[in-house]
Amino acid sequence: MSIDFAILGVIGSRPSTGYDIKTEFEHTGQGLIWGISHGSIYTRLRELERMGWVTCVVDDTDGRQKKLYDLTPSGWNALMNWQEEPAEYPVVKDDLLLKVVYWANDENREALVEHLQVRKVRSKQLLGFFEQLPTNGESSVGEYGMLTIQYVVLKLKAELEWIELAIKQLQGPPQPPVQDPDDLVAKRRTRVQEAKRLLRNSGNATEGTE
Amino acid sequence: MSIDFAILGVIGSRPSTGYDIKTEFEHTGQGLIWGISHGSIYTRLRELERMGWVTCVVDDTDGRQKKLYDLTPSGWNALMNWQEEPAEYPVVKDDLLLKVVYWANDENREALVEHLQVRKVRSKQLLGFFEQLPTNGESSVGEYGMLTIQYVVLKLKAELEWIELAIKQLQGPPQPPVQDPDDLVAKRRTRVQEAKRLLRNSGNATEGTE
DNA sequence: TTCCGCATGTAATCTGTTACATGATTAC
DNA sequence: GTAATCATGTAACAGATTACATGCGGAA
Repeated sequence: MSIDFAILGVIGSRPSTGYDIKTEFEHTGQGLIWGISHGSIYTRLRELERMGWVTCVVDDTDGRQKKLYDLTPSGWNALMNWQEEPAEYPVVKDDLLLKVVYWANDENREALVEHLQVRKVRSKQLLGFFEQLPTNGESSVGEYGMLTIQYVVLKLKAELEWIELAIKQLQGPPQPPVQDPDDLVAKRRTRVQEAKRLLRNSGNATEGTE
Repeated sequence: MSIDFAILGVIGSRPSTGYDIKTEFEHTGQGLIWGISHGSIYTRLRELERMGWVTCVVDDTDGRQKKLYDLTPSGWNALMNWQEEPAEYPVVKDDLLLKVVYWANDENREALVEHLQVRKVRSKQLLGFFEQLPTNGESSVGEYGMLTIQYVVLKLKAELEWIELAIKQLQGPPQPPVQDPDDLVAKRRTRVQEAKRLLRNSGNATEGTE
């Protein structure tokens, strides 16, 4: 349920509305660390209030009505207790990587290169964002926030380095397997070829272009 | 639904049983790229069969009965079509990072250092695993698999580099904010102190140690 | 004979998303 | 006046986990 602690963390940084939290997870780049859709935020916020971890004050000062949430002492306590508990090792769940590992179409390496190019653009953009964050005069960047930024920057640089390397290789011809004791890679290639042949002969069984 | 394509990808590498897929996502290190609990695998496998993307052959050769799944031509087609579709930019969802960004307890930096140390051990271990993979004489490592390994290795090295840096800093005294135009960091510190004081005075409202 | 690894499954539940739904305020 | 942004909410659903449940075969 770290979604709750993500919310608690944001509110801890500054008392916030549901909308503030939502935008924090979208724009601020925190979205890279954790993502929540706004549907959940309001639901969780009410639950957190019920648990006595946050309080809600209806704020009407600037015309528009909004609900400002802040942490209660036991909310702070819960947050800090959670922070002291050991962290799970993360699973990456990166679609791009999943596509790469099991890439099946040796005849269409360009599509893979294209994916990498798209990723490169976005990652470069994020890198730029995080590099300017600590000195943009706007954002609040404490010591721990700065450490996080450093992590993200290092990770993005490593990724970009890899993308260059991968694109360069994929623009060349397909390479033989690095290691293939049971000839799985070779066997797979013939299985793919056979499947393609069958698809060509029978029109498209289910979907899309070949 | 990339869970389906993760499964399809594994089966594409070699015809597999549900159990094979499960272990593939646990041991083989693919678990770093994508994770599925075995409960889902069997359910999805039947669904994929219903969709005509995989076929199932009951294999009884080695005494124990097992269901071997393989891709159908339209399964290959679906896999390759999915691979050619653009990949979503991933959200990291790393508990450790979430703990770091919103770390609230300046008086207990050692707990954070401990988290980092644990992460370091595990990441080093994984790094070792991936570095030996391409030459261990056992694993099947094709060109695309090798690219993935290179990605993981670079990423782990970057992470370890960061961990060193972070531990070193956290073993020193708390640092002032890098940038704090609205004094949010300072304000937060006093809010935390106040919450701690209230908790001490009233016993523990909800849970655990302070 | 007992435990571990192989092997498969189901049902309840949880967690979070999507889409729907509303409305005020501000800037153009 | 109208579009964008601020602001909050709900209900249906998708996606996946957990716990429960079973049973064979081989090793010690």
